[in-house]
Amino acid sequence: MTVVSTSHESPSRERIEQTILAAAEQVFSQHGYRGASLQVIADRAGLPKANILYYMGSKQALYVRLLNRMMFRWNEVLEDITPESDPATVLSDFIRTKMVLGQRYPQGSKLFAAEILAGAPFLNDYLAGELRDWVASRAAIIRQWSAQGKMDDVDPRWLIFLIWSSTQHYTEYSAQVSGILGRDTLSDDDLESISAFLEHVILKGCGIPQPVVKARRLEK
Amino acid sequence: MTVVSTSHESPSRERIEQTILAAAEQVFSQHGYRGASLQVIADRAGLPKANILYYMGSKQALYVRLLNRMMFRWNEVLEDITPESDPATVLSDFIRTKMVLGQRYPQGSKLFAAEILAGAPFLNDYLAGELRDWVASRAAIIRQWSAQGKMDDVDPRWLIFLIWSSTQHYTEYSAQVSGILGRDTLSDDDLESISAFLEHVILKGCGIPQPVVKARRLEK
DNA sequence: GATTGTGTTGACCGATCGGTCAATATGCAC
DNA sequence: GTGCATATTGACCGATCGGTCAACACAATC
Repeated sequence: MTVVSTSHESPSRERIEQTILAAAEQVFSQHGYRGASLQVIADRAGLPKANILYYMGSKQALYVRLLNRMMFRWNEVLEDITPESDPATVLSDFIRTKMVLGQRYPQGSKLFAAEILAGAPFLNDYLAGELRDWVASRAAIIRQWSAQGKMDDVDPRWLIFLIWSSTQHYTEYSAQVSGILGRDTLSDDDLESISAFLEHVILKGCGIPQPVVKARRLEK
Repeated sequence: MTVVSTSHESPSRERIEQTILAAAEQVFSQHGYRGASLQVIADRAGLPKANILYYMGSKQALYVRLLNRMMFRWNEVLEDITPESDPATVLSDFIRTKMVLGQRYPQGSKLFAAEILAGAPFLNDYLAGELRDWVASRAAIIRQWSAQGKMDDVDPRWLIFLIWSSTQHYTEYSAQVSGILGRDTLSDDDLESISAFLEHVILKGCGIPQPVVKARRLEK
């Protein structure tokens, strides 16, 4: 019996691919799909351009691979939500997890933003399929919370969009935020302050009593 | 006495320039500065490429002109704010004006977003200068509101960012919003519903009593 | 009718785009 | 050493990039 492990990847290949992906994520996130060039990506990765094509096949394949990787990273968000859950805990976790993810994957978040700005040519199916179902199922549970009197009767879709937008702002608009605050990066104290603010305003604004635990630490 | 009106612009020239600006705004907003091409802009404007250069000088000049036009459009926002103002009225106006502007100038808003995503290479001075002062002055007034007990003691900068991000989301992420909601555009009812939601959550979240007037109409 | 200022535009420039390919190098099994 | 698969990379392809320019159209002035 012959071993068919064609997918056995040497550790060096794996390392090179990660190098390319990191460089590409940076360039695509700044200039979008059209504005990015393989030459710039290759230079940043310290490899000849032909080498990028050898490992990634094409510009489009590289781009799609980065998009998929970012979608996968967001999978952990808002997974353990049930009609019996405590809205304060769940939404607070939602807000803080989103903030942390934005800080952990700033390039990936910006890549996603650029793709949406361009009209989501590569993500249309995902948005109208998986993500739509994801939102619908969470919205249904939040509506049950409202029906149970756990919170105000707000449209759960707008609430989800509110948390998305307000948290993502600090990664995707980092250039604006930095320019206005006058620093290059947000400190841990800033992030904790922002998270606490969003938690306060959104929970209170939805008529949800604040959770008992407060001022949790943000893990980078 | 000789008339020196060199700046007299024929009506046809004005019309052509507006056509070019509209086409360029669309292309730049989708693909960013680097990703946009003069040929595509020219095709969309129905003019030969050389004609674009004749009227606009260069790609960069055209881009900067679009940015400036958009900055100017945002000038009307949050202008009549004083320590004696009613927070509910002012913030409510802020939210709704931002929503209306986003709907009125979707391409311009996306253009701005793309510029920030790219690291604000053309707007860094504006952000760290004018806009920074703008935020600082508004923040100072909001802090006075808090000191007067008109609202909770929240960080005014985070509050301003919250209103910016949550309103802009519906224009810049329109592709995502449409994909999830399953429609191509937001209806007037949607916009009123979203505005009312943001008004409710943000004002209540900041400890501000809701204004008496409710369910105002959104003017397109 | 000649002159002049304002537009218009096809042709062209060097540079860069994404992508291909052949020549070469490298590592490993036998 | 021989053979073979896997990498590596400079050179090159046609297409497109931003920008220039000269030829030309056209209306107004003298």
